[in-house]
Amino acid sequence: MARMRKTVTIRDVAEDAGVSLQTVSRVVNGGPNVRPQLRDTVQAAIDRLGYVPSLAAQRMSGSRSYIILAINDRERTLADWRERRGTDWVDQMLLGGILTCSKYGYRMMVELVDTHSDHVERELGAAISALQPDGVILTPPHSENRLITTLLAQRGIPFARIGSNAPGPGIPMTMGDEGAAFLAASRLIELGHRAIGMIAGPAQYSLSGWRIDGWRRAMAARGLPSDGLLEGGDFGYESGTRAARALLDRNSGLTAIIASSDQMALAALEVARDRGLVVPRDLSLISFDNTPIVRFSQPPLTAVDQPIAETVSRAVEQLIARGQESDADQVIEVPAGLIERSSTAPAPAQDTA
Amino acid sequence: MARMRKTVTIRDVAEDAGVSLQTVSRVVNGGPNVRPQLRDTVQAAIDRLGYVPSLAAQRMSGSRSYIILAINDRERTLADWRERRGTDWVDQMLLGGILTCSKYGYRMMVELVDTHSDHVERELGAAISALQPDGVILTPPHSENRLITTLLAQRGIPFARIGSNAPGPGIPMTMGDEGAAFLAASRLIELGHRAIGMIAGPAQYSLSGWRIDGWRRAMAARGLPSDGLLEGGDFGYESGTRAARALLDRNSGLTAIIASSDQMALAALEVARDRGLVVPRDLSLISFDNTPIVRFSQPPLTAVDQPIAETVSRAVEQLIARGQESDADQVIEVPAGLIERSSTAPAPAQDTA
DNA sequence: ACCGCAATTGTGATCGTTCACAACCCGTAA
DNA sequence: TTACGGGTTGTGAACGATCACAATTGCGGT
Repeated sequence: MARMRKTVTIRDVAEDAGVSLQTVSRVVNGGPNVRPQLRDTVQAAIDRLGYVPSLAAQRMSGSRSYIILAINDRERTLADWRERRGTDWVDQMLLGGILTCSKYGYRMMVELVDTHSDHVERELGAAISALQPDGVILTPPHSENRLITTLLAQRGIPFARIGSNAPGPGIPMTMGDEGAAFLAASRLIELGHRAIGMIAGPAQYSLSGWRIDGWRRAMAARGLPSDGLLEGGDFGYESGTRAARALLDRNSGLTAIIASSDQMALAALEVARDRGLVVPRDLSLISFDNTPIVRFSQPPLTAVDQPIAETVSRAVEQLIARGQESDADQVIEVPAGLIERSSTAPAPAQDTA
Repeated sequence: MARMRKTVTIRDVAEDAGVSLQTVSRVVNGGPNVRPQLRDTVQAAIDRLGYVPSLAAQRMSGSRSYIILAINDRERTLADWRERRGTDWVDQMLLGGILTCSKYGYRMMVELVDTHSDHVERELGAAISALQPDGVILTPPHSENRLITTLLAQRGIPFARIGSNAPGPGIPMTMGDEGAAFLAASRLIELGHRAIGMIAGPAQYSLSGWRIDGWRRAMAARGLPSDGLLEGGDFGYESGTRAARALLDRNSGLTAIIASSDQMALAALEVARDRGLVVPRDLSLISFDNTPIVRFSQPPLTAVDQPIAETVSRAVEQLIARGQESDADQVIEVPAGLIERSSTAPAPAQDTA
């Protein structure tokens, strides 16, 4: 039955409208120097036949591929996914990217790349060769991977580095992690907390350091010490459990914790519950990321909202705008906000001092 | 600085290996009739130069595009996303699809399509014309949209209908919703529950009906009535609140609720809490979907685990396997499982009978 | 009436790959 | 020796669009 209707090509439109291929091409691409009347005629033919240019053909002839490639870390993504944590980044990147791409006639493709160095070059190289994207968006921890940035720079592909403010090729973009951590800590201090623990992310992520910096700065600004109040984690739940325990064991007076991921914050919540601490009465909690899971915990968590979608969206626009120029090393910052829910409250009355 | 290294093409490989383009092509595609020794020579050249065929060029000449297109509902996806509910389907689809695609040298692309009928044909048509995918995966509620299935059938593009078992073109696939609902209800009955409420999904989703059917069948099997125990929702949180209230208002003896989405189940949990009901002591709760959010609620919810990733993965394999043949109307079922957590418990002792 | 220039439209080459088919090689059977 | 045939390799056309450039048109100024 299925008549297998042949694809409509630019040639069909040209014949239908009685003009040359080039003219149709100009109309499609909004090129200059086409008589308005003729433009209308051609456009009518396009609409009538339902012509849409073939991405593949466009890529073959022109310079652009109309594809933006978003790179995520495979290991972390898959681990999160298999264990049914939220895949924080992926869906937000994807949706933020898709919307903005489609606004400009582009398409977004997601690639998962292995962290291990030998694979990186091969996998990313293969993806780039196959897709020949017009731009690439790097997310942590790949944003500062020299192999990757060098590879992209060599091939002359514009790219954005999300979560990196280092100099070098590519557009650096951040979500104001230092400021957000400062904000979170300041808010807790404002609520009367003095001993505020920090569960940091892994060191390979620059943003882990920035968040520590922001927290330290807020503490120092009020003359509060931060010794013994820092614990490391890997963003995952288990590491959050360990870190929260260590923090509570070591600091009897601890009344608040900032966690560098939602998972770790939820783990801290669980640890608190186990120890008979009521959140937020006995312990205040602020997490980073603000993925959907923190809305439905008991209590819902106050969280630093990472504007991932917005950042990716901005990245896409930057990449589309700059053809090849990768000059302006201006860091683009899309600041995070603090969403107050019910895991933060005034510090409990102190016994002394 | 950036030397703008030119892309490696099949011609470069051919010259390097001293053979014709066609021979390289055969080696790349594992074609037959190439002397093993020559094959090795060519392969060595490919590896040395880091050649990867251009997707665009492959599409231009050959018949395949190596692209699988996954269609999601735009409105629901975006609404969920903007309101920071989890985007249930998208990330699981994407990841399940990406992995399987990459196993076969394919790539997956996600497209958000408007529900409203006039747009559907245009948007999907445009995406198909531009991408010319080798296969399309339809998710509810598009799976049974006549305009869409007809369009795809006309163009001769193989496609899978997830969440649809209707006859017609395309490969029907389900996640055993009827059986899963039956299982969930049976489990509750086994725990001693007699009045088990059902919060269903919107009628435009076939799976809403199947879940009702399964629940009804389980009730009927034990001679339990299901009148007045059914409420409709739209999968969203607010609708869950309304439905749960209605259910509890109407049935004083209600001891369990099955909700057709995680969001609605969490809403029911909240309603129960408001009314002083302790879950699971006073009210047992089972949700559908098993997205990450239900692991961190208090208590964590027992949930029907929708194997979305697995289903999409199967779909991809089917689509890649069948070139054009869309014969076998055999429904492919990837059954859902029940993940028991802490929102289910034996029914409270009844006052009478 | 003529020239020049800009705006408009058309032409042929080109991108990187696969397809269909032709050409070649070599061993075996007549 | 010749012819056949299967396995192997090469050749030219084709896919659908854009690019660079050539051809045409129209209009104002002299």
